[in-house]
Order: sequence, then C-alpha cells, then structure tokens
Amino acid sequence: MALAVSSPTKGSRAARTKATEDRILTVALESFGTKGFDSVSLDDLAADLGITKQAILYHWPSKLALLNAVIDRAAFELIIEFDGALSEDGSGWSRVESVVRRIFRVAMRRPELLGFIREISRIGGDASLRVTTDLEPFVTRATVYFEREMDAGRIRRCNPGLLLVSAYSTVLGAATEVEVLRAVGIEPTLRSTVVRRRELLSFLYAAMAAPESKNDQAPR
Amino acid sequence: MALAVSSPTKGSRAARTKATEDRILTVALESFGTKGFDSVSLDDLAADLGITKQAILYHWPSKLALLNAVIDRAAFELIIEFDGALSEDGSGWSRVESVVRRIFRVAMRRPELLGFIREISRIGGDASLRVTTDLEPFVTRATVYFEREMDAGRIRRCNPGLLLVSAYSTVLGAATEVEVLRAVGIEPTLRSTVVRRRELLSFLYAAMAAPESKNDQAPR
DNA sequence: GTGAAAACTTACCACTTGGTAAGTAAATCG
DNA sequence: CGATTTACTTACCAAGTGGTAAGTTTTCAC
Repeated sequence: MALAVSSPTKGSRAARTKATEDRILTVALESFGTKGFDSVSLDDLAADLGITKQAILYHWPSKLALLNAVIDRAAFELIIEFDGALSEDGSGWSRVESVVRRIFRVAMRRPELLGFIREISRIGGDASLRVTTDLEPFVTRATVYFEREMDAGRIRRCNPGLLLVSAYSTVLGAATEVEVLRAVGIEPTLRSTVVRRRELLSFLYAAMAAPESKNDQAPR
Repeated sequence: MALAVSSPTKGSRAARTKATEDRILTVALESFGTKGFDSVSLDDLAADLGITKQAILYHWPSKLALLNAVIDRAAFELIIEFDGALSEDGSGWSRVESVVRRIFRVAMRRPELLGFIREISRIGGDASLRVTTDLEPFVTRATVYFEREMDAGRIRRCNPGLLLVSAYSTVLGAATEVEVLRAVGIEPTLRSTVVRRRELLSFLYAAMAAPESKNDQAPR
C-alpha cells in the first residue's frame, strides 16, 4: 500500500505539511473506496502510512472531517479525469466514446475512486450532499453538452439528466461490478476488458445515438 | 424499524424458533443493506429486535455466520422476485420489459435488498463467492433466455453475459443511485419514478432490441 | 410428573474504536 | 541566539465491539 507517495524528509515546513496531508488523503481515499468508511479505522490508516493515529487527528479534528477532505479530493480528481474529455475535439458520438474510454481507464487503474463515490452515496446525509455540490459544475457541463448534441440531432432526444445517470451507471457497473461479471462468467482480465469495453460502447451507441444518425462514424 | 414481523408468543417451539430466526434475518438484511455490514453491530440489531445480542449468537455462532445466512436469504428473495418474470407470458421485448418493471418495483419497495447485494460485492471474498453461487441458477436461466431471443432475432446479437450486466447495472443505477439522480436534478419522488422508468425502458429498448426488430411492440 | 433439551438472559471479558492531554524534537522568526 | 509555533509521539480513556460462560425459564419427550 501507500506507494509512490514521497517520504517527508525535505522541503520547507509548509511543503512537508502539505505532502503529509496529501499522503494521508491518498491512502484514505484508497482505503475508504475499497473497504468502506466504517471498515477502516484511523489506526488502520495510520499503520498503512507508518505514522500514528494522532498525527492524522492533528491535521483534521475528527474522522468525519477527514472524510470531508477525502470527498473534496475525490471530486477534484474525478473532475480532472473526466472534464477534459468533454473539452476534447471530435463531435457527437466520438466525444461520448472518449468519455466512456476515460471512465473505463479510471475504473481499471483507480477503482477506489469510483468505489468511493458509490460508498459516499450510500452513507448519505452531509457526505453525499457534499459530493453532489462538488460535482455540480461538471454535471452541469455534461448536461449542457448532451442538450446541444440532441439539438444537433446526433443524440437521441430524451431527458439529459436521466441519460447521464443511465450512461454513468452502465459504465460504472460494467467497469467495477467485478463480482457480478464473475457471476455471469466474465473473468475481469485485462484482455477481456478490451472486449467488454467494445461491447459496452456498442450498447451505449445503440442506446444513445439518434435513429437516423448524423454521427461521423458508428463504432465497430 | 422491524415492522410486520410477528411477535414470538405462540405456536410450537420449532415454529417459534423459525419465526425468531426469520425476524432476525429480515432486520439484519435491512440494516446490512442500507447501512453496510461493518456499520451495524450485533447490539444494534438486537436493539432493533428487542432482544439481546446473545440471542442472535445463539442461532448463529458468529456475525459472519449470520452474514452468510442473510446472503442466502437475500439471494432466495431475489430469485423469487425476478425468476417469475422470466417465466411470464409474452416474448421478446415485452418480457424484458416485465423484468425491468419488476426490478424497479423491488428497488422502490425494498431498496435494502439490492443495496445488500452491492454491499456484498464490495466485501468480496467468501461472501461474494456465496452470493454468486446462490444466484448462479438464475443467471444461467437469464443467459439462456437472452441467447434464445438473439437466435430469434428479437434482441441485438451480443455477449449475453455482458448484456445482462449492462442491463443490470443500468436498471440498478437508475433505481437506486438516488444521490446521483439528485445531482443531475432528478428528485426521487414517486411521480418522477414513473417517468424515469419509462425513459429507462426506452433507453434499454434502444440498446437491446435488434435493428430490424421482430418485436411485438416498441415501448411508447 | 420429571428430566432434558431448547431458547433465551444476565454477567462478563479482551480488544478495538474515535478522541483527549501532555510531552518533545525540529523548523521558523524576532 | 532564544522564544514560539509546528508537526508530530507517547500515554491514556470511555464507549463500543464480537464473543464466552453461566444461569433461568419454557417446551417437549417419556
């Protein structure tokens, strides 16, 4: 665990502080996202980090305060990952495709990030309110994009919010629902992932593209 | 909490035992499904039930043994709920539609059931192996059904397992991902649920139905 | 009816939990 | 340099955790 996080042995004090908080947030995000918030104690976190629990409580006054910080971090990273795809070149389907590819990449390389969002949704209350607020600008951008594509006749006309949720949970499910995949006889190997992504893209294309499509190209 | 579970004041001893275990499983399923396994202590459960923690440990030797029992119960109830839909009358799309409607109904009326399956998937290990095993017969039936529909040209040809996962996570997402829905401006009221289900059905129809469809009727 | 098994409860325990208080070595500032 | 702030650690605690041991009452077999 806790690899690729620089050791706190150089730089100014302020820089070192920031580096420590960064390490804690990174490890906390990974643990909360994979094991769940309640399943990870501050002692567990501290042990992973090679520090004491009280060091964590020095930077944040309580475990809940830490959770909020992790939420902000997760939302920030999610936006970084996905928002770029919305600004990329290409129109209509090819842009959607690039978003899906990106989600897949994130789901493969950093499953804890998407797992964490789901975990937060389940916790509910202040936590999910916070993640909602954090992600609001991105959601707005995506919705506006969808509406424009619908106006242009490249995406089937429908409720853009629901389309977003459908696409989101479809991709998230296919990317992260490892146990379910296993249940239907799909081993989550790297090779099968490529196949899965292609199949999913054509699933989404069929669902989203406008009937008499003006898209540049259908997926193969 | 814990409503509609009969009080243990009559019947034979064996019947009373079974009734008690039933009550415990019901409350445990609800709590584990909504709050998560680790977030619910045996004391919490016992308090909800109006018994002592040791009464639970009398029926199952440990919390993990209880979890396994809850898994079996959840899988059983899921199969009861969904398997019937696969046997219903109607062919092609109308059958898929009835399954989706049923999932929606379950997601609305018993969110803890689907939440629990998701929770188990996250726990991983023996637990998810068990749920996989429990659900295997149903998955097989669904897969066989999909394949037959593809052969008949009523459903777009693709990997049936992945189609199942895609449909599963799409429906599950739209039905349970309340916070995400809220994030995109969809309040989960009862009225909006009807709209959401209709939109989702047309999303799925577009994704699943064969291009030149031989289906009895397209969804409205 | 009587002995035994079943279905509990009360009492208890070692361990973990989030969190506080007090101390300490190092960096920063005057 | 000396005082103070920063970034921690060691020591500790009350509450809660899953689980054991030993009763106690009710039901059942005979």
